[in-house]
Amino acid sequence: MLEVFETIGRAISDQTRIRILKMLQPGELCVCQITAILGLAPATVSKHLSLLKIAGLLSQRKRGRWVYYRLSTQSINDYAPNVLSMIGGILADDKTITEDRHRLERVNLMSLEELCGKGRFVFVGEPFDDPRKTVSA
Amino acid sequence: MLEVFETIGRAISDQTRIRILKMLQPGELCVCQITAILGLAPATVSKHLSLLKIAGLLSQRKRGRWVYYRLSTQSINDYAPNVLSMIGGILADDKTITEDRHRLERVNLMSLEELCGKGRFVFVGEPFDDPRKTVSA
DNA sequence: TCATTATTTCGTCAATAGGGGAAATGAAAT
DNA sequence: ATTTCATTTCCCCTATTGACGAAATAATGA
Repeated sequence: MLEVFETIGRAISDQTRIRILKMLQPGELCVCQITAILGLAPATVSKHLSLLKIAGLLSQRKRGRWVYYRLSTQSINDYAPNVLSMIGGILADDKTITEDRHRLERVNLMSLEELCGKGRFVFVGEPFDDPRKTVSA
Repeated sequence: MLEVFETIGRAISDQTRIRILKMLQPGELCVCQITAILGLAPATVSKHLSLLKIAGLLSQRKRGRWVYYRLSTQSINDYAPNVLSMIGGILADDKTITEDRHRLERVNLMSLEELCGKGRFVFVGEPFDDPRKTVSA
């Protein structure tokens, strides 16, 4: 039990993973959408998602070529619901979280084909400037 | 804000620190009492306590030669109370936590002079057997 | 069947964290 | 003032973590 709660503590002990939990609040997203919002390598994002899933905070759904993650409703452990509801009620006015929300809005306007296809999409300029643009690698 | 919450996540992402939070639920303890219950080196315990204090989960009180730590009532940040109340309500029947509580009962029967004085006190045998006995180093 | 492609796994690297011993600190008592 | 001693700080060691590129998976589409 202590180990289980420690796993949850580990899961929320990283800014990137908290950002993921917050951006999934409105609803599920596929990995490439989350990757675009975070501006990190797919491998890195996948690892974070895996940790959150192991902690019982996220659940997974495969649809076509894409894998969707969402906040887990019925969790595999007793602590996850408490943690999720707590996180759900905070950080709404944090700078990074609001920026993520704006990027999420833009992501939602794009089809998965144009977002995930032909190279990795990253928001050019604010707030992280990445050498990769919208063009393919 | 995100950094602050990350700090709290970090603080509760370690079994030892969760044990400390749980053993402080009944009331304050001095460092040597906590050290005796955990069976770890004073330097290690001090570092854990420092992290918990920085996270706003613990507060400090110096009395004589001893330093007492307690769960912080009015915290320096908004998230600590939520986290503390959550942790307060869980893990009561965890094996390690109940063992700690039994050791706490024994610690409470001893004066600080006999507990902290003459070498480091460690509970011999169950559940961790440490080469050091009650005798001095 | 074979090519495409979103995601995951693997291997590697630098940075961080937990553990403890030894020395420093600071407060009380002689 | 000096000694005592609980606690903290400093350093070192090992283990873990976060990040990435490259290779492996898996599932669709031609």
